[in-house]
Amino acid sequence: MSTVVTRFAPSPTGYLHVGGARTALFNWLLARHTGGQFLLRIEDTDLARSTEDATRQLLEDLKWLGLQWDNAEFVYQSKRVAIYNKLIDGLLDRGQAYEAWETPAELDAMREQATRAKRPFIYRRRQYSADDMKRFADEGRKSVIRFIQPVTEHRFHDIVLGKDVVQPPQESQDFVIRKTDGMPTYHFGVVVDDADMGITHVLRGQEHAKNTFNHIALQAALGYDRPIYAHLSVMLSPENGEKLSKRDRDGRIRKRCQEWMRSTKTQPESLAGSAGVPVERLTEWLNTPTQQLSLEEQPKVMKIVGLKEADLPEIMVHDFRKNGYVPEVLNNFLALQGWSPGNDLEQMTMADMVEKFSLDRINIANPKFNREKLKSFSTDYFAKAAPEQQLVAIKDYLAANPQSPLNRATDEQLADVLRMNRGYRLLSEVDEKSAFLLLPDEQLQYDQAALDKFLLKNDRGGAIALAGMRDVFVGVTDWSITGLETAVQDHSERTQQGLGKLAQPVRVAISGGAVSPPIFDSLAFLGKDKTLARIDRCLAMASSA
RNA sequence: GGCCCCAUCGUCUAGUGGCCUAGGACACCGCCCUUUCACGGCGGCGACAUGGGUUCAAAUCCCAUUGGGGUCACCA
Repeated sequence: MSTVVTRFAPSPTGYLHVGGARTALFNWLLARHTGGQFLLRIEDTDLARSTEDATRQLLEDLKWLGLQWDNAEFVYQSKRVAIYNKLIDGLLDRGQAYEAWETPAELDAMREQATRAKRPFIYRRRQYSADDMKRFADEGRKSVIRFIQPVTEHRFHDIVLGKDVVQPPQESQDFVIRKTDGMPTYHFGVVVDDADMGITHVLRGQEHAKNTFNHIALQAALGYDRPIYAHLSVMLSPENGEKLSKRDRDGRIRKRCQEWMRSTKTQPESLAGSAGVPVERLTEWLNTPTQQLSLEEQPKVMKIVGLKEADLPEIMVHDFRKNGYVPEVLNNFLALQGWSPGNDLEQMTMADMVEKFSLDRINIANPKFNREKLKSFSTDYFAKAAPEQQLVAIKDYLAANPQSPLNRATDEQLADVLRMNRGYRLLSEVDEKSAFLLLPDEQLQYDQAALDKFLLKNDRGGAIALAGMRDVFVGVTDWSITGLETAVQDHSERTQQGLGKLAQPVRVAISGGAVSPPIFDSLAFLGKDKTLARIDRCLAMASSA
């Protein structure tokens, strides 16, 4: 058998979607497993939506995942228009394609009519009278080119399904291959480029299954070989059981808003007011699941209802990076969405996956994307990762999160932070828990609930304990984890106070909240001066409260 | 709605006619560990969608029903 050549062919309209990432991964895995080639092609024939920025982001995401492509000069469809046109001229000459003149509005009307008559809309060649043609010319209409799909049965073998998929003759339809703007449609570009690039295996989502009938008809007309087709399952959202989509994030915000308004008995008007979004806009959005908040509106609303970026379901590869996942983990998890190596094996390195990958172990049922399990893979990964590996990971995380105070840390400090956080699940968790260590004292924010609970409650019992701890700290000469531990243990035994009662007020004083890495590690990291300064500031706040 | 695809614990899955009183992982529930949040340890709950066939034998094969998903663009 000749060499396997696979490809990933995204359209550059934004960051890489996890669904796309999985498709890319499967293609990459197949190529690597067989010692074949994995090629990249940019499908930028939609001039209105494709941007250079998006292409850049896409490539960055792909590189981050480690899915290196083998064609140094990857293909841009927009640069191949002349090639497509020449082939389209050939089809025209041979009577396998023709010009069609309907406007989008006319087509819509035809579709609507078909729907009303409860029959499927099938476009077949129509005759235009001389009058029609004159009118089109007067109106300055532009034509599209449609391909004549032979009215016969179309059939292809799907290697994942393990069977033939058939389209009956009556469903044949003359589809557009060149748009009015002169660009080829997806169908045409794919077929020509796959052939030119020598693609042997097409692994793509099941949403493309029906397109395949168009593609094989075109291949026949153009005299191309047919690649092997494998249609992958569709990854479903746990939110609504439908195709994983960017919209899920918006849906989560809407759901949270509704809960929030119910529990706080807030009216949409006042939510709109505090968020700074027009009332009509907000209410309309609340009542219309198909509507989405803009990127500017989202954070405003989220802030009011207490949602963080990290609380939103990750959809784009970039989201996973920002939230502190490592590419190996994402890849591992994605591979298991629709594929299994068997033998109860789950956690694998990239090399393991390359070795085990095979088409006949691909599953066809649609999996729901289970983030909890992904998170647990992440936990296991970090637990086993060497310190140097973790350091590399957190630096990558910080590059994607420039606002994190941890960016001020030296490598040694980062290593220390990682060490004291052992058992963490995501890098974002390390960030959240440890940011206070790198924050200037005056930028530290105190959480009111934590102050109430651990300092003020029970006649300021916590504040009193904290004052006692301050005295202990003043006397500590060996400001190390063990030195601090010894001193505090002593104090605890002498004063008959449990460590819990002593540690929590200190934690609040130095971190601003009730959660931090282990207390002695944190204190040792901060140093004596900062510790005392923060305790003093906290004590002052407590006494004035 | 037409067409296409699918169907094992809540979720991801192992299982390819007898090894299955169905295995693993995540989640969940107990208990333990513990200065917070986590991590960890031990134990537990939990599935072959339903109905018909085929067969000595069915989670595994066939059919129907039900349920889910996809798709019906000058977007890819």
